[in-house]
Amino acid sequence: MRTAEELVSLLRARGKKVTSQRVLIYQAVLGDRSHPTAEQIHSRLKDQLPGLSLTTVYAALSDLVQAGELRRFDAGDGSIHFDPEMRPHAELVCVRCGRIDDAPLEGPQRHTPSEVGGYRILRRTELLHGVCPTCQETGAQPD
Amino acid sequence: MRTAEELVSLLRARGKKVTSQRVLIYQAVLGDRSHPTAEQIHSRLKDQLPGLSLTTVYAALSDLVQAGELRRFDAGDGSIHFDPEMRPHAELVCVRCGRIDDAPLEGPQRHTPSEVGGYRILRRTELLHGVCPTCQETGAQPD
DNA sequence: TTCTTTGCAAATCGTTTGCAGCATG
DNA sequence: CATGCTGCAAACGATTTGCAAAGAA
Repeated sequence: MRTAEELVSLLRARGKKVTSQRVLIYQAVLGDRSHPTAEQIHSRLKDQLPGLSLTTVYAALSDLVQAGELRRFDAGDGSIHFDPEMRPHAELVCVRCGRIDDAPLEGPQRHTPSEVGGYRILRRTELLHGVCPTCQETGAQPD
Repeated sequence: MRTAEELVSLLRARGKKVTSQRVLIYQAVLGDRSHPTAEQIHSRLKDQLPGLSLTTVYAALSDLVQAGELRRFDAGDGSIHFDPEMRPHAELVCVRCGRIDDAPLEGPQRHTPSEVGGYRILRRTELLHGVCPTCQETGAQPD
């Protein structure tokens, strides 16, 4: 995760104002590997910033996405998650409990081609839906 | 695409009732490679079935998804699209015009591993966001 | 006749927007 | 002091749900 100093530089570099809300939101999401939603970030910060609005969380996260510091993706069911890991990788999504893990790409998959089918490729998202280790043990029943 | 007879068998096999709405919806989506949304299917059928409700389209498409005859995915911006191609492949999404094409997977990518990071893998979705050939020519400006 | 499907309207749910007041630079 | 940020409330848009009427088996 990033240091508080880097976060502040990040803000200044983009001509943004440094507010306590942003610093806390940025720290929260850049240090979180659990692929939180905006809602989760928000409720996690409620203690430190009781008046924090969801609107503000969305704004701050969008800033990071635009700055290329954060990845935003749909888990497949419409829920939007954020991931500070910017290197190419796949997301493992548990269809039972909703848990999400990162998975490294192997071999040739590591490189995202710059051109496919005439398209100039900008980014790549790979989702693997399945059952996580915990849910397999728990023996949760299929849909 | 499938024949009308196959569609009817599909319905009967699942204990469903054969209605004109379903047959038309099934034909429409199973023969469409343009990755339509429910809305698009609906408006496309308005001529043949003036009273057709969006609700019914959603229901019929969900049936097909559950039956494993149709793939449902989020283009990355929250819009839900349907694709009758069930073999593993990537989706090319144009960030300018929204056009979507299928892209074959190459080499080792063709096989979806059955286990990754302890997860038992059920399905895989690969999205490639970029600029389609047409939009590159048109010289549409970046965001 | 029985049970499912249809279609309307209303309800959801996560996200975005409009705007007035406040804080940062 | 000028601009951008915050937070409230309202707006949104795609999908889902409740329910009564219509249709298939």
